[in-house]
Amino acid sequence: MTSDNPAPATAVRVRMAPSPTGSPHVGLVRTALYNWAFARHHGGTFVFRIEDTDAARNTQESYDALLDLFRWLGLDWDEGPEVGGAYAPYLQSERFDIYADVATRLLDAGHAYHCYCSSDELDQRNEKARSEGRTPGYDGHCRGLSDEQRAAFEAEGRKPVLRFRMPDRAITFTDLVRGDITFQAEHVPDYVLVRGNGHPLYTLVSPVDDALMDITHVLRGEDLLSSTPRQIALHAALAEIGVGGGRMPEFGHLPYVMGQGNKKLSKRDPEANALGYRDAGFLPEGLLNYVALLGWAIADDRDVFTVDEMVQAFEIGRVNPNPARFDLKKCEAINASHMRLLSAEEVATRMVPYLQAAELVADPPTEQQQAVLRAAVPLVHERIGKLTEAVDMLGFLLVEEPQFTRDPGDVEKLFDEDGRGVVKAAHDALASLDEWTTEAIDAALRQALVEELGLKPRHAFGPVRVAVTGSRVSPPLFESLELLGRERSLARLSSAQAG
RNA sequence: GCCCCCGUUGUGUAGUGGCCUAGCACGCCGCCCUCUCAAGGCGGUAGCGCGGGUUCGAAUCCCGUCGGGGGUACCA
Repeated sequence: MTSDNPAPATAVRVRMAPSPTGSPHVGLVRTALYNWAFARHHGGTFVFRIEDTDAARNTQESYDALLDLFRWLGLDWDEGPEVGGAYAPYLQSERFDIYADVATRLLDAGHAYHCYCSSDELDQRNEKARSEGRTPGYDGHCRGLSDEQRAAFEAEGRKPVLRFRMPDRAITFTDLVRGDITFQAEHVPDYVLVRGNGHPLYTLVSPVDDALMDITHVLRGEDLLSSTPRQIALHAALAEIGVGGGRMPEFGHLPYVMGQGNKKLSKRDPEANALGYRDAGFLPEGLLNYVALLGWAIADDRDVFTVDEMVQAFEIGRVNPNPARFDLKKCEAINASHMRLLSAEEVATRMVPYLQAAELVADPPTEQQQAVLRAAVPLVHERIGKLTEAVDMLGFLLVEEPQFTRDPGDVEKLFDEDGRGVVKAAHDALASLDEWTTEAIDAALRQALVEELGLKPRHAFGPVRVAVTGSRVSPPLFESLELLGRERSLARLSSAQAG
């Protein structure tokens, strides 16, 4: 290789370009992650652009949720809202002047034309084409209007749309995940760029911004696959009139994320809501890892990995083109694996907001609460798969009431099992203990319940567990008693006997 | 209808002509460990949509077919 090629023209620039409507979807997370990982893998630039041209559907909450989501996930953007960048602005609603200018230039150059057909007329002609067995789609009716004809339509008060003039040739492109794809010219008709009311459409705005922002790779959902030939033609036209750097981006269409059955995960499906996973106690690294698996594998014998490992290994060409079902069970399993990968201190830190939401811990946590967490988290660390489970697992340690009941059914069961006597024996054995340590508690309880009462361990400790932790499921019992402390432990054992 | 995409166990995938009597993970079932629940260990369950070719040999290549999805908007 010679060195006469100093500045690689191949600097990767990718973008994610969501619309701020509704709550962000997990499919968006997957798309964003692949874009991000692709950019990071190639040392490129990750652009965050907001496609908010549809004023009627955009909401501020949705916009906030988007930023919130990507921050939580750690998908940092190099250019975009709040960080700015050389290609600003990044909100399309602030770029209308640009689109208007490009539209005019496209019209002047003959790449687009005014179309006066009403939607009724279009529908009728499409219907006719269909019934005659011809391919429907815009028939080019207004392609060659004379000035007189246009004037006549204008005189009727018709407001024209701006329509792109598709070249009369087949368009082939190499999809990064699917390989070569060809569309014949007759299957991609002229399409609308600007509405009759002057509003630019996605069809114009997205390619224009991609061109202007020097986007090199467009990685998006497969729903946009069939609009790609139109965009390629537009890009070529834009290059011709000098809009953008003139470089044709490469396209890669990612498979859908499906819900149960063969249905696309719908926006209304609770499982689709990306921020719902944060609220449900998932770790960002867990969600990211799981979602990465929906169409990509890091190795044939491994599926738990960090984002850094993903960045290292990610190749767009290795993405699987077929749609993947979102499996909550597997997502939870992956998340649990990441939980175990974290240090106990880290888990403790991350639990705090969830414990605060449940009003078990102050904001900020008191020193005593921090001490409890430091001691207790190692006991539950590998017992929980989601941070929210900390609330159930550790609540009994963070609450003062002598009678703490997490699950009334379990408490009831305690007495059905005639556990009252067991609890009393446990109380008495513990009351006379000199030393309040796990080992001493263990020994005393075994002596009193297993040896003297002749109970099976599981029957002996069950009632004690329920009396002290308020549930049949808890961290290890003896450790729990030690952490709870002598006073509170005995109080709970007493009040459990009282019923 | 037409165009485009997709098709490996229940789910996600590995597999790019012989290493495949199809590997891994989740799930599910059973066992071990065990004070509960987990974690961990061991074992089991189940798959190349179908039919033709090509080839000594096909999950892998070709053709057909069936099924699913998307598009066919002055939505994105």
